[in-house]
Amino acid sequence: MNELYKKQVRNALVTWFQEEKRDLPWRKTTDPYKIWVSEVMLQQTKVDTVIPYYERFISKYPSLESLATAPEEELLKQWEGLGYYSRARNLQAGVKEVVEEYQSIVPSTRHEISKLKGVGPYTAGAVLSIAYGVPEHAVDGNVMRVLSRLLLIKEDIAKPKTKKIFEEAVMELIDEDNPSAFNQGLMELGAVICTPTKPKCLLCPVREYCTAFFEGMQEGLPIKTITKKTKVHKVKSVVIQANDGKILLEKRPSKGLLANMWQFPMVELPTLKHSVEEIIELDYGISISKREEIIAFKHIFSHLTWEMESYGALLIEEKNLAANCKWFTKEEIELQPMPVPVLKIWNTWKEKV
DNA sequence: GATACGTGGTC
DNA sequence: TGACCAAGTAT
Repeated sequence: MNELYKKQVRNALVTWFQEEKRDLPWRKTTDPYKIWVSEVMLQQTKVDTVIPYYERFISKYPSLESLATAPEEELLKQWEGLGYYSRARNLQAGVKEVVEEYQSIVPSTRHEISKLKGVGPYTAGAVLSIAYGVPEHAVDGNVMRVLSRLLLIKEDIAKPKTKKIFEEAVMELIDEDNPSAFNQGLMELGAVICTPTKPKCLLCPVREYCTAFFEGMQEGLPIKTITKKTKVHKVKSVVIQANDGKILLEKRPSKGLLANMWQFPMVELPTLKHSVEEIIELDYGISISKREEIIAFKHIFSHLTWEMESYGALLIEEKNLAANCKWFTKEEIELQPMPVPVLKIWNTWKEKV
């Protein structure tokens, strides 16, 4: 890349961003904490989905200290429906580190900020450039797509190794005077113009500098391999009500899928050797009545699928209740963080009662 | 380096 | 409908 080309590209990009950028809530602040929250929420998540979560989250936790001291269940409830729930726990862990070890000042070097929980190469660069104006790369999927086209980079972006090529390209191209607008401009371009399919090249501010456009290859880039199917898990879940009207909830393990979220007692059926009632008795230490179906549906996660059948049942006898289980009133259940498929069962059950 | 980790929207 | 996508990180 020669100097003139670099200068033209960054000027065109930054100017376009400043004039055309969308009006987003996290663009109204330079508070590193709020930028950080937005960047974590935006990981693998659409802008439109994030907006209401961000607004609610910042209202509830306007400062590092308020988030640092929040109860985990309340925090997860705030995050409910956003997905990738470890982001919430890691964010709080990172925030606690800043409060305790950095006197509540978010670090402003890549070396230090990268030590924080949940802050990877992208988030580090995003917070540094957007909140502090530090010229650091922030390479996400948008940036790789935009630059693969602009510079005709044909490496497979599914390979982790490839990201380095893009980080180096950004460091060459970046506007040292306005790294915030440059990095955001790259992402904004990817989001609204240089889209995965049918890019709007005729509206693109850097079209005249785009090698892929010149070659007519924009639809064929970036190169991305990998695509694996999700495994199907057949699961059955039971909404169990006791005589006093309370309902049984189970807290999921603190690691792995949907960690620390609550659900109705659930069994996976690799075989049909036992009935659901029998497995519930063995696993949860309670006997229940014959069940009525609530709803059956598929829930597709990123790497697996639940084929879910859910039932309502009544408690017959509590013998030796599993330690991770607890009875809740209907009102209390609303306060527990539950994943989307469990909410679906709960909402259907409520309608039917 | 490969895999786990959510959800909702689009074509 | 299934496949793919969206401002990635941890292990």
